[in-house]
Amino acid sequence: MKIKRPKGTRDILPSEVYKWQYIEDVIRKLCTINGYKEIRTPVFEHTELFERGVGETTDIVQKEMYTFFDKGGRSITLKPEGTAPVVRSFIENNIFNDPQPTKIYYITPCYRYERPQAGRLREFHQFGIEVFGSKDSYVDAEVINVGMTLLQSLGIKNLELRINSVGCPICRKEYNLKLKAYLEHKLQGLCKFCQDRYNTNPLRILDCKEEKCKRKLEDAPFMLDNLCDDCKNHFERLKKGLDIIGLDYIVDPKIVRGLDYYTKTAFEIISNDIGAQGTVCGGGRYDGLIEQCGGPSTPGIGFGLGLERLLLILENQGIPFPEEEKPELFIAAIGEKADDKAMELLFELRRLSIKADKDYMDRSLKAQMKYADKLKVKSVIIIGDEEIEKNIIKIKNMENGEVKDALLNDIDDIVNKVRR
RNA sequence: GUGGGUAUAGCUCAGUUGGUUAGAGCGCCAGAUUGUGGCUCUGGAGGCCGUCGGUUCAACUCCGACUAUCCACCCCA
Repeated sequence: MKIKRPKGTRDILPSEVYKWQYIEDVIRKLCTINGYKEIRTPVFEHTELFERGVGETTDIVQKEMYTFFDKGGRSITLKPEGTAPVVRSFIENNIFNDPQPTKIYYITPCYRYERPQAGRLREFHQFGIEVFGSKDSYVDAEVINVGMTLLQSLGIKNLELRINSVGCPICRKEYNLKLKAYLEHKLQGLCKFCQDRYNTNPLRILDCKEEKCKRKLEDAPFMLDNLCDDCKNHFERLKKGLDIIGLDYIVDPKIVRGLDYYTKTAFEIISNDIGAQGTVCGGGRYDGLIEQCGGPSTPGIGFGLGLERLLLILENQGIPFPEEEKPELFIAAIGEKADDKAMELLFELRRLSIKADKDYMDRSLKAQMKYADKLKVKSVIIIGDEEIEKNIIKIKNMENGEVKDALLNDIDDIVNKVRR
């Protein structure tokens, strides 16, 4: 039996890796401009981190984690999301003692045990940013802008930014009671999932796509209309911040995030060009998370952005990638003596940072030329017995077919003619 | 975890109502007179037709199971 890749994983092949490198490059530059530094945390953590950080009641923790015991009997989990590990590191390394706020980004693989489908894998890659230490909602606006700017600067169209506030523990508690009271006598008409949600997480009922649930909820109270003064002011200032930046947004009172730690701001960036999983970027504020993970009481906000989904949109919208870097030179040799010379010249040129290659397949000159053509090199150097006798080489310009001679030992002249 | 679709060369796919040596395009390799790519032409390599079982004189073709994959639900990046 041939060994195949595990379900829900993908190889990023040499022929397509330039796309990833391009996107990563854009991300790094964007983060630097916005004042974010990269952090790299382990791919696995103690299971407890996610249980406490992400929340025991979430789907992620309940059924989607890759958890195992290592040889020392420790319960280990492959990271299912990026925020909790960054929070752990922030606390563990006392980064809260540095000047605040702390602005961090990461690009990391994540692991969730789910049935794969369009835009959903078991191993996927997330770009995320986090800001710790400031409760100013202008920071929320900045964070949202980083996500939007990334997508827009790559040329993506038809994006929808939806924002909401999920309140704080104080006003949410009151609101939950209010919502449950509203739903109490409509419970029978809801789908069976929502009947469960009524007890576990009533907020999520608002998010249900079931028609009958939507109808029942037409005049349900929204969290957004029941915020405490603090949360309300925070949300108003967020909108002002977005207006100043010039970002269009839709206030969507039904946005609910699946992770327990969110407070106040919740947002999603949605595209219709992915398939059923429209969210390419999702995040929000989590003012209680750091304390909950054992750190000092510190506000925070961040997002996760799915890179596979990003690639999907790019492809589905037909957005071209910058061209891949090509080798510039191929050295074709005829015969053994010439091959030695080619080897010598190849490495001499590489030392001068010329992207060059030669034949290692014992091909005929014609086949070497064909191969060079496929590599899309700009020039081919040809060395044979005739050339060695005269101490020269031939340099062929692959774009116009012109052939020039150069002295074999005049490396400067060779470089000039190769580079043109 | 639930539901549906698909499974034939490296890739994208044909394959007639079950019937003899299973095809195409692309890709790969080699040639088209003597040391030169792209275009064209010719030839070649490469498939236990996903796996196992069943029906049949006969299965790539029909049936079943399994596996893989895709899509959708739940949920999320």
